[in-house]
Amino acid sequence: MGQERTPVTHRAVEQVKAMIAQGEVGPGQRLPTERDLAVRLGVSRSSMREAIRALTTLGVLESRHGAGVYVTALRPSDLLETFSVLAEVSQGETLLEVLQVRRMLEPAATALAAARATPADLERVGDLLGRIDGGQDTLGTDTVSADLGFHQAIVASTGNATLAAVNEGLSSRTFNARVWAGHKEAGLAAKLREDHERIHEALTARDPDAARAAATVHVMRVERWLTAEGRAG
Amino acid sequence: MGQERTPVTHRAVEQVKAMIAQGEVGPGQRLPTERDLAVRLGVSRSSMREAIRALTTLGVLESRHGAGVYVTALRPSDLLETFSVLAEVSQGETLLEVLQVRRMLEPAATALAAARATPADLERVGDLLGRIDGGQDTLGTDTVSADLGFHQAIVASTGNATLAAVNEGLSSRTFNARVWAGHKEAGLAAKLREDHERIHEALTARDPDAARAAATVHVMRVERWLTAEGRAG
DNA sequence: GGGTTCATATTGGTCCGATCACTTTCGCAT
DNA sequence: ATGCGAAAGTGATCGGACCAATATGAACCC
Repeated sequence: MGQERTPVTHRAVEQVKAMIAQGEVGPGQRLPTERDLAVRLGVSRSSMREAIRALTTLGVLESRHGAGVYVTALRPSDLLETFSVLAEVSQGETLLEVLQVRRMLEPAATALAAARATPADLERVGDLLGRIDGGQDTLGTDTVSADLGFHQAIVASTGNATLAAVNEGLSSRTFNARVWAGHKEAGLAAKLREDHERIHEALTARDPDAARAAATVHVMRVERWLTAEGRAG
Repeated sequence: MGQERTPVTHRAVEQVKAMIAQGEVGPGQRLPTERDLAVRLGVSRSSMREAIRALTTLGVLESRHGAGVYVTALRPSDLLETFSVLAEVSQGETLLEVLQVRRMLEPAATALAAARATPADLERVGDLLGRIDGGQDTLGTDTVSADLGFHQAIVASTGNATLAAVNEGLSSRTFNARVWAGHKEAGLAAKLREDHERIHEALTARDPDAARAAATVHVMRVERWLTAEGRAG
């Protein structure tokens, strides 16, 4: 009679989730031993480990060898860590879609940052801006890292951790590296610098509208480059 | 001497990822059996299973009991399935942050939908709109489902699957249920209906600006309600 | 010959017990 | 009291066994 047949591991996952939802264990706290949990939930240790592995992958739990299993802080950045897989794996069509989403988020986020950023935030953004063009001929990982950091610092300045985590998930290191390489070839690195400086100026001027416009131009430039590039993976 | 010590399971995960990245196995294709994979990667079957569990959780692999392990289609919806955990677990501050992100995405998405939606899309959106107010006193799961479906149908009309997946991840069924209950109490269900109708009208009129404005009003109404509510979990 | 049925092989799911590796704790000697 | 080393605690890995769901193919009936 229509009785559901749920895998043991899945049940274990749900029960651990329930333990957290009901406050039995809070963020940062330690769970019982794998062995104890297995007994308590009535499953084998192997299955319990797979359940823990799943929750670890989701960013809900964290295993420390020799120490124990802990609940993460459950911050957005913890839960959205898996998110980056999308940007990593995506190619062609999906990559364009990702950029389209960023074109919706970054302008709004940059505008918000212009209004909310603290002086410390602005200083950090300025530092990273300088580092992007620092070793301009080397094109080591420094340039790419600084570029990623620049945008992430801006989004972080909004004070919205969820927004920052989502945006970070949409930004792929490997993709950014390709863009920089491409711009280097096309000699458009200067254009990128202009974009960045314009964004930075808008932020320091605390001008949300200008910030929004500058961010839009920047994302669209990258988007256009990708379409022209042949959108290969 | 600084030699890295990476867990066996982690290595297995990376190697399977590499197999996919190098095109050895493509989307929808079947992988070797767990036992074969374990031998090939030089790990025990237990560890291999944990690696597969991790990739399954990420939405990269899919295990079919008795059949085998398959690579998913790797669509954005596959990879972002885990995303919903955020909206499920979030409370208080984070819930506000989530709504703030939606306030950036939905207006832009709705505007885009106004320009791109096919007649079939619009019909579907209209159907769901009718179903929201259908059983207006019952407030069963139907109303909540229709509400969620209404917004998802709109976002899906943009033709951007990534955008749809991200937005869906930011929409929590349980949260929506709370909002509806709350509005019922406050007698503001009528306001919600107004919002929805305004959005629908803008879409059928293919008016991006009106659509953007209507969506903004709607999200902000929910956001304001949450702030007034006391933001408890 | 075509279709159905059922035994069998294949394959993922679960369980058990043992051992290794890392961390923490505690007792002992200084 | 302090530092150090042994021991206990705990996750990580391994190997094998058996169960459950699916796929395969042979036998059978019409």
